[in-house]
Amino acid sequence: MCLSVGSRFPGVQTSSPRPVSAVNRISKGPHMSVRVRFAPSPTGYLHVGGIRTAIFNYFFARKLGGVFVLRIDDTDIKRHHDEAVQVILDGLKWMGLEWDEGPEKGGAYGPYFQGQRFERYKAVAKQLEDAGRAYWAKKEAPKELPAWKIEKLKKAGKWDEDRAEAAADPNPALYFKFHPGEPKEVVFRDAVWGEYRRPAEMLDDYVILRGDGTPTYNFATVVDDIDMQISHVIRGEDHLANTPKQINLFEALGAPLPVFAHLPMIHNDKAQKISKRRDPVAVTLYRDAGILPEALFNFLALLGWSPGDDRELMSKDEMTAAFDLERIKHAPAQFALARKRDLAEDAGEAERVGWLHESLPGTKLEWMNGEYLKKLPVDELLERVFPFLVNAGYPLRKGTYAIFTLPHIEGESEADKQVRFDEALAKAEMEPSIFRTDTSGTDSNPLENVIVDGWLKRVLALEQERSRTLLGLAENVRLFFEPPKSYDSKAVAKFLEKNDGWAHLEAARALLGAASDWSPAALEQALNAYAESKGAKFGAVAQPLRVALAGVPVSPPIHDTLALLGKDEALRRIDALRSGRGKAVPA
RNA sequence: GUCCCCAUCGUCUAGCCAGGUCUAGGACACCGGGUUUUCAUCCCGGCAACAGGGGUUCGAAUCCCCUUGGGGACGCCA
Repeated sequence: MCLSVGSRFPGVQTSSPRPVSAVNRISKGPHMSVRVRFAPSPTGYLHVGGIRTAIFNYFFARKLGGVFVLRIDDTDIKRHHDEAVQVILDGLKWMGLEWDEGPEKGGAYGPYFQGQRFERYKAVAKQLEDAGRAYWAKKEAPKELPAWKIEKLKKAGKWDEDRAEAAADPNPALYFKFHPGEPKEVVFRDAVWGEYRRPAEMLDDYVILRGDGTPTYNFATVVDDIDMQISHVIRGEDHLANTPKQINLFEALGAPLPVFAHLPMIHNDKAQKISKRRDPVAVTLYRDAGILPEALFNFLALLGWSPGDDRELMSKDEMTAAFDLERIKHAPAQFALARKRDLAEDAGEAERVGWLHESLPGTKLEWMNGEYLKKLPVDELLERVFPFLVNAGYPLRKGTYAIFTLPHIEGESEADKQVRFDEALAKAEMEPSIFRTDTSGTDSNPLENVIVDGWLKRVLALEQERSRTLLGLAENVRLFFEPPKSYDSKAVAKFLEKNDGWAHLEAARALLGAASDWSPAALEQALNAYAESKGAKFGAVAQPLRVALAGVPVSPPIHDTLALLGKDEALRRIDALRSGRGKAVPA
């Protein structure tokens, strides 16, 4: 009574189970090369669960020297938008998931949009009809669904108007005849789940072409996977139960079966399947919350898979080398966030980013992001964090703020110009006031327009190891751009009102005002000497200064902070606290 | 409701398929200590799990059964 595909279709086993790896080897028979695909639907956002699926496909293709195909599953024309497709392409690129064939890349098996393949589906459908494996039929009067089912669908967010509309469609649809003769059980071996079987009575005929002539998912997918010669179908576990349906289609079409590998689901911290409405699933949210793509990549790859040893922070290449379908877990993994409050279902993009930003601290993803952030060369960090700095409202404008101009001297030799350039650069590196000067307007001579980001880079380098996300970093550098708006009352009480805090601040002001060398080393030395002469701990001097400069008793090393603020600004801030002594505490 | 799947610290997981080497390992988080001018980093230490119950076995986290819990599928969505 068992389906007899075992012998004809490699990858399918009906008896004598073998190790999965053996099946993988056999599968290379019909498919000379490894070809995998990621087939997202253009819904307007790229889902983190989808990204993980893409990652595993990517690993598999790269490891075996195969081809990674990107296909857009847009059979539901009503929802197709070019913009929605672009979101997917941008998201994949941002993640570093380059595809070999598909949109923008082309390939020998296109088109890679299902929406452009309708003629092909119709032709295959006709072929099936001619072979007696499909028939046109009108849906019977939509029978009332059981109440439990409606409720469940609504609860899962899967109850929509489409359903009602479809039921009302008067046109006949083309049904695939599931059982050509006797009902048969379908058995196959999934590369991660092992043997999977579906009894015959569970497998009924199903629609492959809708009343409007468009293909359904289960049909279009199979036709495409055959046409594109996909050797391994690696996708979410929610497709596992549909696989037997598809297997029968492969058989009816006389095509060799790909190896199937189903990935465990990703759940939220409430053990629910992560959903667009109540969870932050769009990849753009992570980008905007300051998560680095390489960190998200690493984190997602470890959801449901591990290399088997204790490695966690791994490069893409290391993970690719270690990847193995057999090492994928079966149980769903939680994508846990430290949610302080629920995410409103109607929350907008900005609100979701804010929510994510405050739900990230304490999570492994945030920690991992911090690790990647720390390793970033400062030049690259500057590039990445720049949009966040602009967003934070700091007085920065790329192309103006960071450029200083060397006055043009007629007839000057290149050597002289170079000397002048070096001098100006050295000065600009040290002085934020010059750094911030707007000198827009001359970009004819590259030598005369120099990007001076030395100051900014030094600021970023200081806060780099104190931050875990780009967004957090952008917040942490605020004290270098704006004087404190208020002073932390506890800090004032603890560091100024006690232990001669005010006296030390006065002394430090005098000392700094007279300082001729404003380098970090000199400042540190001077402050140290003062503290020693008073027999005070360094902190007794440093903390009052911190409060003056930052408003809070937290900052990078005090001498670095002073140096980067510049003498004028530093003294201004110290004087502001001194003059407001009586009302230093914010209202 | 029917069918199928899953189950190790709060979380991600190693171990399971080929029982003993597991008083169950690593990481995040948390707590404590050390280094440090604060914060961060770094170092050291701690807390913390085999869902429950049967069975097989000299021996079970590992194999079998049941229960419980969770998930998925059952659509002219993908």
